[in-house]
Amino acid sequence: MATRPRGPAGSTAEAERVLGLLTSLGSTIFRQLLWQKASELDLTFAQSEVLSYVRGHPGCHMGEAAKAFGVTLPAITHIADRLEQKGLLVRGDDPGDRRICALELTGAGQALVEELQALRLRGMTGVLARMAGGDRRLLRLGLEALVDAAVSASDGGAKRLRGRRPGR
Amino acid sequence: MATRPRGPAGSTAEAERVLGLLTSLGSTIFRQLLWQKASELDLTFAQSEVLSYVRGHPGCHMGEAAKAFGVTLPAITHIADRLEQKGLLVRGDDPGDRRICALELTGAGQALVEELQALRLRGMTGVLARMAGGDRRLLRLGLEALVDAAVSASDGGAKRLRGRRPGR
DNA sequence: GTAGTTTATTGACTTAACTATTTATCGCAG
DNA sequence: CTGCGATAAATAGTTAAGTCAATAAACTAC
Repeated sequence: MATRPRGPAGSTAEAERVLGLLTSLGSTIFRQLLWQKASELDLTFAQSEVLSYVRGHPGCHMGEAAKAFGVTLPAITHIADRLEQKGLLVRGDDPGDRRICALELTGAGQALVEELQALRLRGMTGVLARMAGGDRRLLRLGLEALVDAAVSASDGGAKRLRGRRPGR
Repeated sequence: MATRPRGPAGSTAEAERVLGLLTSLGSTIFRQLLWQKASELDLTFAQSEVLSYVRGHPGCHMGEAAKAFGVTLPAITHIADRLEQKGLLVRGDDPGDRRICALELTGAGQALVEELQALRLRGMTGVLARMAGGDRRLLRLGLEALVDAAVSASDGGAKRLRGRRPGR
């Protein structure tokens, strides 16, 4: 099957199967691993995402974060408000452009995001431990290829739409 | 339990890698394929999820849907209100127990959820088309194993698998 | 037939998302 | 230097989704 040139019907069945699997994954891994672990630390999912992003991109702008999550700027403003209120994040100044907020984690924010990451990692390890070693390898290779394809698909699709999208 | 020894450091590194890949997937596939397609049809993500669930489980109770999504009952009540208001879903009666709402799709709801599924499938097909055939196979096998492991982990490992075919 | 449990709804509240608008700053032309 | 357009962020107002607490209704059991 894999060696023979497949018709469009084969692709569709496979797409259907993968789509179903990803949907299942959304209700298990995503909900329990990403969302629930965040709420254990009194963070919403969106807040934890922004916190993790700022950790990986110190000094980033609001607009950069908004683009990374595919949401509008006001959404990030509100999340940053709450994170700042909790003392997890600060809006620093950009010396070159005073319109810009350079987002930085506080010490507490840094500690929290590391704790969150450790919680998620423990959950993920627990799931992977239920899989055979060979399956884990298949999963990793397959996911790498999928992420590659998804990123290139969204880049290719977004290129010509950039600048004229009315939002959603 | 795993009786085959594998590197202990290998597990953690692999979990970290897979976690990172799934997070990437969340910002690409999940956001663009699942969420955005729903909003094209004037549905929120939660509404589209409930609609798809009812399609796969006609006559289901509110409580069953709530458990399937891991949310509280009032959350489902509110979503069902909006779906009913849009004429996509009806609260039927259970002849055996009048406390129970048997959720059913209307004709319009059925048509909409099928259109949504077709949109998602087209998006998924587009992404998979960018992958090599062998990678698609790895992905499918790896995901099947992961979903199995995730479901058994979230059931506490005590419960049997509910179905090999995730309802789609 | 009354007490207790299950099923769903309601109300008040929080968070997060959107659109549209406003404010502040930058870059630049005159 | 002043005014003008563009950009970055904030604000206001709305809708949706989620929580908890309280309530109503119907089934179950004693």
